[in-house]
Amino acid sequence: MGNYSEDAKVFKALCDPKRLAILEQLRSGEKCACVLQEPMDLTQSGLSYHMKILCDSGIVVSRQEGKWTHYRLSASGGEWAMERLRAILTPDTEQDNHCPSCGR
Amino acid sequence: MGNYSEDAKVFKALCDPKRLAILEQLRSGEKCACVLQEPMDLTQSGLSYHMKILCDSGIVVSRQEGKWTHYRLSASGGEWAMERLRAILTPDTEQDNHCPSCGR
DNA sequence: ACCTCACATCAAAAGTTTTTGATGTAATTA
DNA sequence: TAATTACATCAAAAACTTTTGATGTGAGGT
Repeated sequence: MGNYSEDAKVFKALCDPKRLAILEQLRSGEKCACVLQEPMDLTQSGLSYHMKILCDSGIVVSRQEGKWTHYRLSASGGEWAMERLRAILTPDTEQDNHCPSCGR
Repeated sequence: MGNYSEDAKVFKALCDPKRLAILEQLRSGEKCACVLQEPMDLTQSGLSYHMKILCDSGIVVSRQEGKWTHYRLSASGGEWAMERLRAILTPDTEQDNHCPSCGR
């Protein structure tokens, strides 16, 4: 059995309703931390905590501009997450209940 | 902002390494609880706990046969999870930093 | 009818994540 | 240079998840 902790890290980033609401905000483009925080029921340090989890998972990237931090969705991070999900949930037809000699 | 708790439920099912290892076992076809438990570091009630989370999320379905419970990946549950992930991680180009009149 | 097997459920304990409020830091602004 | 702004980090508390061991349930077997 493989290294599921790396996959678990990506899905962990996705399994909190507040982080999903942050991702929803980022779908419409790059936002700085203060803009992301405003509509949410989160303190400043609470937002920072969630942004770190999103960035560590690879699905969000950040960019500094002066004293602002801007966050945006990572296209490659998203593609990787989708590929991992597909791999995990797709049956492995190679060995799926078939007789090894006749294939039925 | 929408109902992220339903989406969070699916990703919560995916964010535990033991549940990912269970899903890996199910990729090769339907298995009963005792078969799933054997290669894993899990008690009987521990496996039962995780199977309930996987079934509640919709990505696994169960089938009773006498005293055995058989589990398998749900094709429709998996497709729904992939579609939700795609929706969450795909930028919304409709309102993505473009001028509403000229589109640039 | 009684026993066993396969699993579900429960409650308490252990472990983990999230929130909170305080403090730290680096980049502006006055 | 001092104050302020925009965040990150930290430690403790609160909330949640997972594990554990005991008990419950329903299907077979004897």
